[in-house]
Amino acid sequence: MPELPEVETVRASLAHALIGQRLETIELRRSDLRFPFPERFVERLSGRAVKAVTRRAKYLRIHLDSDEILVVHLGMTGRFILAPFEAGVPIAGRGEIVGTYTHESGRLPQHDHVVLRTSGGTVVTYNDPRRFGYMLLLDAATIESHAVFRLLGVEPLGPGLEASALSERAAGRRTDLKAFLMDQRNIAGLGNIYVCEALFRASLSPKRKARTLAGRGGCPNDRSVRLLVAIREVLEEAVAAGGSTLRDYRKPDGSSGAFQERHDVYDREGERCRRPDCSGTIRRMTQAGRSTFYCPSCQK
DNA sequence: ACTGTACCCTGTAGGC
DNA sequence: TGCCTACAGGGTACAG
Repeated sequence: MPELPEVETVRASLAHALIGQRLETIELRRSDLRFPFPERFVERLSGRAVKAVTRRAKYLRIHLDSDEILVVHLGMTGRFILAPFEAGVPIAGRGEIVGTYTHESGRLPQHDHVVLRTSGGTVVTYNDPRRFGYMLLLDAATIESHAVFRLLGVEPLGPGLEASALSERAAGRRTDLKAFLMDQRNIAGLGNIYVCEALFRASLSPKRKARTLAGRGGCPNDRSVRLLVAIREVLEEAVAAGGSTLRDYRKPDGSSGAFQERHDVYDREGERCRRPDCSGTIRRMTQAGRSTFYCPSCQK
């Protein structure tokens, strides 16, 4: 679910709630998500202060005063929920008393896998029905060489995204442009929604071969420049709107993102193309096992 | 090297 | 109402 704009929105909320606070209690409700939780997870988090909350690609990084970094990937349905702490009411049948975050039924809320309380009085809950998310605890000094970060491509909203970098990586590649952009080693942080939207804005077909982004000798061409501008614009607008809420995604305060209102193609199969000079209809097809939405008449 | 498929897991929507 | 299928913002392990 969450792509760069959604993860960035979560990051900002967590930063506000966590920076300068200590993690006072941690309740772990199961031993694994997609992968097992790190060894001695609760012990290594307990009492730690949060120095910073950053993002790389779709990964959240919570920097602790122990010089370890809690890395969280939200997978498809992972989300954080922030709620004020009200003392004295247990939320679980076992473990520690952390707050009043209870379900109306009186049972544990479904899929709340990690619940922690900060010294600032906030209860932070990680909820993830499909459990495709995961958490790691890594040494700050060596984090960039860890397997999940080492091969990641350029950050699209940072200074590293230039048409030349895109074109060089695309040169000679026979893979579909859609798949090329979904590959986190080429550009980090795009997912199904924003790849579809960026290709539409750049008027490029998702079926086009990636190598057509490169001119002679792997140089940028007008297509790669157009695409780069489109990627930046769509991500910046989506971040400003708090991301896209289609099904599961929520901002940590429980509210929805707004960018889904501005999707030109994603989830608009059968509807009219929004380009004023185009009379096409948005189509859906499958590429690499995922839905691609596009306008066949103006994306070439 | 590169590409496509299956799979991890749960929930929901739509057809019958 | 239920039962069945298809599908979902991600990533990885395979087979070819």
